[in-house]
Amino acid sequence: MTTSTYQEQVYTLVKMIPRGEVASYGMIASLLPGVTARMVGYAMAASVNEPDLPWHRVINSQGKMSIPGGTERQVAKLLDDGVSLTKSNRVSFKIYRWNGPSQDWLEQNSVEIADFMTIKAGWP
DNA sequence: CTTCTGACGAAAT
DNA sequence: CATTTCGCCAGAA
Repeated sequence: MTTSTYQEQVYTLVKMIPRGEVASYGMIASLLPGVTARMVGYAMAASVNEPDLPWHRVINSQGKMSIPGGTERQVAKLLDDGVSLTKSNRVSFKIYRWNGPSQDWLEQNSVEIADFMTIKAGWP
């Protein structure tokens, strides 16, 4: 749908990230035309009112966390999800990277499989 | 109305 | 590895 704000679309995708997996701001943005990674960050910053939103599963492309005021809470939540960190306190996308949204989401958003594969190929 | 300021990212330097 | 540039939203002052 195109009637919802980009923030709602961001939340919809983030809620699809399963326990034990992580996505980057850029990954979410690449699935939403017109939305940049920075905008995804803005959306997350304003997500305090969004219930059931696994915000901790969204990290930057370097596998690090960008939360101001400390990353302790996020790290704890990730560990609880079963996601372990690297020596340098980073999350390995190679191991925990999200595989993308559901088939339903792709169809509802008119995203062809071929295009999705291309987008996915550019992910960390 | 204008200005400032962030949960980003890729490329260039 | 550290900086800089640019893309260009939303809320506060």
